[in-house]
Amino acid sequence: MLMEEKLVVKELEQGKELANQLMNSLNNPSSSSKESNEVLISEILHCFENTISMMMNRDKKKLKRSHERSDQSNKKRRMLEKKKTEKVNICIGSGQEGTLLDDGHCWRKYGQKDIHGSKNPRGYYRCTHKFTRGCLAVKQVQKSDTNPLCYEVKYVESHTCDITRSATKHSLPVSEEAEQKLHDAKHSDDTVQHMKPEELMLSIEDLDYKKDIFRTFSFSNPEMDDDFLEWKDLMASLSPTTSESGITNVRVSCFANG
DNA sequence: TGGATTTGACCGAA
DNA sequence: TTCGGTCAAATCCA
Repeated sequence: MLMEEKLVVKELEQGKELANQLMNSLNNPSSSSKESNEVLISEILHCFENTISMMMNRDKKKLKRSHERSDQSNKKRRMLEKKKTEKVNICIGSGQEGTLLDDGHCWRKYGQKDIHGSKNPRGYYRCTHKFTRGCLAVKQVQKSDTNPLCYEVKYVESHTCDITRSATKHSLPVSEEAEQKLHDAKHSDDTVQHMKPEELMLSIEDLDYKKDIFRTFSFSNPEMDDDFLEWKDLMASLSPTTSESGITNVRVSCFANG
């Protein structure tokens, strides 16, 4: 099964789980509120939207790939094709660009370059465990010229270290939880809602890593609003300069573009 | 003080 | 020769 297909299955499973929660809530009206049911319905609809977007994007990529084969003049692309790469776009809703792109792995910045024809420099990151575990994972992060809230991220090679941030000394489980809560609060984010589906992408690795977190959080939690406010306070207190401090409004679920 | 980031230099591909 | 990618010394920061 392809990674994209796995994502679709995951999304559908999530929708099924949410539907079950909604059914339980409806069977026990005394233990649930109208608001929590609305949240569940909203999440279920979002699961379907994501699934449709994934399938649509998959078809687009097939067309794109066939077109790329005939374009022999693109040196840049040819260089990247030498390695196993995966390109994703990530959009954020606030300006804390330094905190985004936390995909659960530990990255260390090793360079930055001004790219010819691009307004914004490209940052080069390698896995923290490159030398200790020989992990060859590398990613390139560049702010989109057209949309300052969007970042183009290229993943080159995949992690072989099998170590996520939660397993390191910089473990920030609270941040991950907060990140997930942000995911839950996505419908309140007007900025992201206005983005095109193509812009709302996240890496497959990222979703694989988050799947457990996603399932452990209860959407019907009546205290969600309070938690979300706490989370916002937490994010506001995080340093924007560290790559491991969590993600801002990367709420989007999504599909890989690789 | 050790780890992370910055940034100019260097290298290879086209 | 140009440009993208990487290296490594300098610097920053908790």
